[in-house]
Amino acid sequence: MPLRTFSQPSNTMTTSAIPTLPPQEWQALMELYPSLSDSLTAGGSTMPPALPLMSAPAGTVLFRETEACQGFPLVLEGEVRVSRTSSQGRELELYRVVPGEMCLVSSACLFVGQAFTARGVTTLPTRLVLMPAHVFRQTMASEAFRDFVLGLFAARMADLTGLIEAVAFQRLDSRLAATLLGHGSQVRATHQTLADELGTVREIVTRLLHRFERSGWVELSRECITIKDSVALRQIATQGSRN
Amino acid sequence: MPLRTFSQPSNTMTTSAIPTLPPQEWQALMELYPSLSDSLTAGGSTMPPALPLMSAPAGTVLFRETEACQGFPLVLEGEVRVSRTSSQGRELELYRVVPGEMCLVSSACLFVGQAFTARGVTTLPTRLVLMPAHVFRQTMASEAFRDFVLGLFAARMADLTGLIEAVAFQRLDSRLAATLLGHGSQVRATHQTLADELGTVREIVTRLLHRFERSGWVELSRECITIKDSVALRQIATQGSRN
DNA sequence: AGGCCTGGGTGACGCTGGTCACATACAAAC
DNA sequence: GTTTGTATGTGACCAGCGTCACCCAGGCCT
Repeated sequence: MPLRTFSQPSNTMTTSAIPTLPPQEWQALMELYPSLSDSLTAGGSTMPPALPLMSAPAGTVLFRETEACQGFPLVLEGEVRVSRTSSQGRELELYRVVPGEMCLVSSACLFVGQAFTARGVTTLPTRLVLMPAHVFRQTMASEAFRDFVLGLFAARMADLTGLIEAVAFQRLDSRLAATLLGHGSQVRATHQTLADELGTVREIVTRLLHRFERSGWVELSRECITIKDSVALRQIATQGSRN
Repeated sequence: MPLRTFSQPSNTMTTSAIPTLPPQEWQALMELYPSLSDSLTAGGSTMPPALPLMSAPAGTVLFRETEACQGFPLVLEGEVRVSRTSSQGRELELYRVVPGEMCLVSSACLFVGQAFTARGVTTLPTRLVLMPAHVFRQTMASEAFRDFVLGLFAARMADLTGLIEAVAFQRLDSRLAATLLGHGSQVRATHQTLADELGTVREIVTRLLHRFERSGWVELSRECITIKDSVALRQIATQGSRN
């Protein structure tokens, strides 16, 4: 197995001395998660519960394959990348969790009990609330929050089945084109990073990107891909199937 | 695109004259879905609501890519196969819904509103209750039912991410071995059926099965695969990754 | 008997993508 | 400057698997 190097040192999450969400942050939480506003207090408790707040720099491993997780993560700020790694060390991104969403994969493991086989890594400096299981269960008494959670679940299922279709039936050039388009007109990423998103290896990404460059669709420089012809890219992103 | 023929004629579901669940069936429903027993009546309504009951022979298309679905399907009897089809006509099975489960993919589309891009086909004569959206929302007021639904969601997410890993990283012989093991010691299926489960084509299944036969792991006859060495099969099912 | 349909068998061929083994460019560190 | 490390470029090679074009066997119908 080839040694893989990361630009960010992947420190394991430190769980010591967890602070709780300070009162002045509640406002921000409620704006991001409006469905919480009438539910945290509606459960019959007069005081809202203390919520553990966690801050992590980019590159922190929030959870990995073997560990069961401690609570339902609500992302306040930053981004969490959820991915799965093959036995041979290749990686594939499942989805990303942005502020206003919950990480349902880790939530899922709380319900079925078993440890969930995915890893979550922050891609940006991230702050998140780790809602304890009993608070979550209490909060689910609110209809607004239920709709929110089930809507998230539904959206995730759609994401995942879309990914399944892509991996099973789309060619890599299509998928690469699609990911490039999802990152703005200037993509700042190494080829290895893109390979890890797609579940392939660096050489293939390099090869395809050069094909794109020779076609005049992108321009390449170190850690930067400039999109020149998004129409052409979108074309092969949508039409291109495996033969 | 090659013409595909099915052993079962795929009639579209008939929605005319839907009967409701008769009282003597409530017992069966409650046994299959124990979380419903205290929830359907707990919503404040003295009488349980009328639930549409649907019976369909094997091979019935319950929902397809374009249609939004009408309710939350609770399977009483039979089996529903949920799959996705590529633009080129190849098919891939996502999962199956058996009695005691709900079809969450179609549920999902009720929450996000958008039509869900999967198709559901019965593999056996099937009876199911189509719970209307408003009844579902009311039933979710029960904590037991919430736990049930969220547990199902979690299990499905685990299934789907497992499938993603398999499609992305496992070789076809591994995946074929795994599906054979999941079907009992006598697998009654055509090669085309297996191909549709795996997202590949018939010729490949035939090829791999013959390799298995030459290795002495299975014995082949028309529409029947007899497993002779499940240990060896399990071996390559687990260990075998794409190189 | 002959025809037809379904399921299965098979070889030739080619494309895609993964592996290996390098070479090079750029940048920070020393 | 030299060293070191990371990002990238590239060609040879090959395995997996999808495609095509057949073939054959068995069952059922007429």
